[in-house]
Amino acid sequence: MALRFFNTYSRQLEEFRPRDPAAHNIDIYTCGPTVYSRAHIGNFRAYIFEDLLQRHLELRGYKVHRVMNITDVDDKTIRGAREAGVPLSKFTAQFKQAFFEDIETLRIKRADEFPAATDRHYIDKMIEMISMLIFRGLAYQAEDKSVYFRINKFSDYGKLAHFDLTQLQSTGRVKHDEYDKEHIGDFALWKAWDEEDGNVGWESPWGRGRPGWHIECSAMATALLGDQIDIHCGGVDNIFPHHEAEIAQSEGVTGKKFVRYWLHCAHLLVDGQKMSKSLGNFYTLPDLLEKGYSGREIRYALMRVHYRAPLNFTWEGMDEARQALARIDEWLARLLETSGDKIDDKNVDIELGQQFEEALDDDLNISAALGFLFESIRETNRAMDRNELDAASANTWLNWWKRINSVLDLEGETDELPAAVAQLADERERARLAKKWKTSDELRDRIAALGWEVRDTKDGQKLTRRREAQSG
RNA sequence: GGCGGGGUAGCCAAGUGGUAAGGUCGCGGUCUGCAAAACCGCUAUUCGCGGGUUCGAUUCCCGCCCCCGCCUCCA
Repeated sequence: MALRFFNTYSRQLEEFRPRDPAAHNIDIYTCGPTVYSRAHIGNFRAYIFEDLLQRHLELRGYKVHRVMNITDVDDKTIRGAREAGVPLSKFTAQFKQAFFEDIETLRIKRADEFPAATDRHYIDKMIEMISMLIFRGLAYQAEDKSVYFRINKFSDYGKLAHFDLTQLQSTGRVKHDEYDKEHIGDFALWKAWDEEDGNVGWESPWGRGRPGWHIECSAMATALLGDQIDIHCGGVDNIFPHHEAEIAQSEGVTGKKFVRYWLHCAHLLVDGQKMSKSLGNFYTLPDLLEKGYSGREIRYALMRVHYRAPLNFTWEGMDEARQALARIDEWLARLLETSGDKIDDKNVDIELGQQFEEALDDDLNISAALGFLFESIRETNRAMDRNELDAASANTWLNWWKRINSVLDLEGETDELPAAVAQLADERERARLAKKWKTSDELRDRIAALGWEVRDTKDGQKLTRRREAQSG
């Protein structure tokens, strides 16, 4: 089956045809974080979706060039820096660093570039684009000295969000400078400096100011990826106005179709509502790590639901993720044992497990893919229970796992057995040989208290690391 | 009001014009000194509601209800 994705622009599943099918090179632009505070796990749901997308495309033989921007100047970063009494760059640096720590914890592949909005190179590019938009009559400087995009001059404006501009209603979330703008929907390309900006600002043909939010993505995307890009992703809340504005700005300058496929991720909900900073109903990665969950458990929990369906965050869901991963871990450990530890990565059966990859071809249907994985786990476990799986077959399954794990990246870390646990296990071994069951059980409890589970098998004790949540 | 997404078992969730994958939880069993893991069995006569088309609808069509989001800060 061919790769296909749901394109927000057409609101349809479309077969994926990159700009340059022969070269197998794909450009992806993804909207990154605004570094005014630590990102929450709702933000990371989107980044994990993008990670899954990139990894699956790579599995399918594409070379992906991905850019993720860092918004390090806007109202919130300026306010944060002012309140903290530190320079803007110092204020944002801490959250940039936290962001990179978090994506590493979640095993999200790093983009090839992380351009920052305040980079002089991109400020120049933004000024250049705005000048061109003014030259073409698509933008104007208003009384307040800010430069706005003239949406009535761009006939496609509203096509991505499928909005009728005459129907736009103010939600009152943002204050409008209605007296300065020609149309309430005109958005800022360049914001004139005001007192609250302090020493943040850049000189421009329109006076001192700073870029509007939308223009940074147009500038960085075209600067790094060219006038046309294959895939552009983000959360559904970016569809309007952000991505709509990006189309207007980019196409207004280049005259070429900006993006071939727009992919948007649904929200992470908590108690049935969107997780967001403004509602205060959010968790950060350190919040969950403190509760005893690992990065890969969080990765699984955020990845296991199709990206276009809303995902409700619950502690029950976290525990489900933990148990599902433990099942995978046990399976892998058993396969490794059955294969006789003789890993031969040449023994790849490409027919094996096709369903997994075909499910992902279908608009990243991760639930169906995981369903197939777990069915395979049950079948191979059953075969191993009956001693019907030979070493070569076990090896083949391991190689298959290696392949799909290049997409999932869910393999467990192997924890070193602490000396204290090993000693208790030795004691227990002796107690068991003497059939001192009570002592044996007490030692099992003590080992469990140290975070390890002990199981008795035909080949003796097996010790497995077991994390316990600190209770939700 | 406009534009989207969602409603399938206790919870999460896939799916198809032919009678419901998978995960998790719970119960029973095999195994075990007891456990654990694994496996086996049970757990939705039914897919938000009401009509229609059809031999047959959870799937297609029409109408309605509920939840969530966007409508110029937002992943």
